[in-house]
Amino acid sequence: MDDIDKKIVKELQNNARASLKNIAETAYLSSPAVSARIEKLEREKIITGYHAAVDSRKLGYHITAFVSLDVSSADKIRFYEDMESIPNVLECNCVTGEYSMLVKVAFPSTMELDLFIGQLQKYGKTSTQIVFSTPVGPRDMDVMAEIGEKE
Amino acid sequence: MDDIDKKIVKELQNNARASLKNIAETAYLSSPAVSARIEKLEREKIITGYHAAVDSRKLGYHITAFVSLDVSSADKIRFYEDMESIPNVLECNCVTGEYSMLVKVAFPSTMELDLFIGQLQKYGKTSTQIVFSTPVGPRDMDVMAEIGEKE
DNA sequence: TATTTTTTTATCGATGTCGTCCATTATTTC
DNA sequence: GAAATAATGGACGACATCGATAAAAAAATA
Repeated sequence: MDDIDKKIVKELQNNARASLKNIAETAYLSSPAVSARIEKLEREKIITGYHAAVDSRKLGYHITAFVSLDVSSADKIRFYEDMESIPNVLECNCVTGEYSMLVKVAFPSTMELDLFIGQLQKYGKTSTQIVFSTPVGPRDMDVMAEIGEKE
Repeated sequence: MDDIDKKIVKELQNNARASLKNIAETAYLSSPAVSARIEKLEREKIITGYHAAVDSRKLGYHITAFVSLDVSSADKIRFYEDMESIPNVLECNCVTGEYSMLVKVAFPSTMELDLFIGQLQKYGKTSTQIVFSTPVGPRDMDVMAEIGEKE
């Protein structure tokens, strides 16, 4: 993971559909070289995938929320399977603090969100924060930053 | 946004670097037709971008956290600019509840996270949840789901 | 409702660009 | 200095794009 790799990753973060030729130009490299480096980054699982970002509102998901809830260790495996199976769950994090889980979800309306939260009650008490707006991000991590002790 | 568009978006969510030819095959369409549809989806800002997903750990970001904090309306604009300028801020949400903001961040270690939280104190009281693990996601929204009243 | 007109959206074939492969050369690394 | 790794350049094949055309859908008129 040298500076050239970082430049390539940054380019792919900005535009995952960029052509090898274009990436090669910005990285001052030939396209076969870029191709080989990208394959290596994928093999090493530094790059884990390429995703189109979509406007959730325009897809009908008007409500985004973070649901905190307390899940006992015994229930966690079942809970994870549950979260995995519900497509509205965008992210499910195990966290420190009063609530053990923090789940990001998207629903068409508060009605569906309410139904979802109802389903969660069996696992423990919940606390929900509905998103008004997202002034920053979601955005990609800074690859170029100087960080000591990688991996 | 018909079923063909949905199929195309789904494909680009799974693999944003897929060739037009491949997308065309899965959508039972010609590549120029797919190209035109993708351009339209981009023009309408349904697709907002294409991003490479990277393993944060392998980039040296070992600590991910959600920081809640209370920011007064008067300070918000300044706060947003602040969050925008810090690359470690992956997501900054304005939410309901006791804390007005929910910020997702990534840092190399708890030390840098602590420094960041220190910087935030001037805006109001904070509460931090460090992520142990992310059993689900981050993943893409379900485009194929049947939702009434889009846009 | 039927028919025409307009608009939209598709396909096809041609052209130019792009990605990939191979052989060779350069650069590291030990 | 030898071995391994990584880059380049040219050739080939695949792919994306463009223009022309045709089909389908939508809108308008009778």
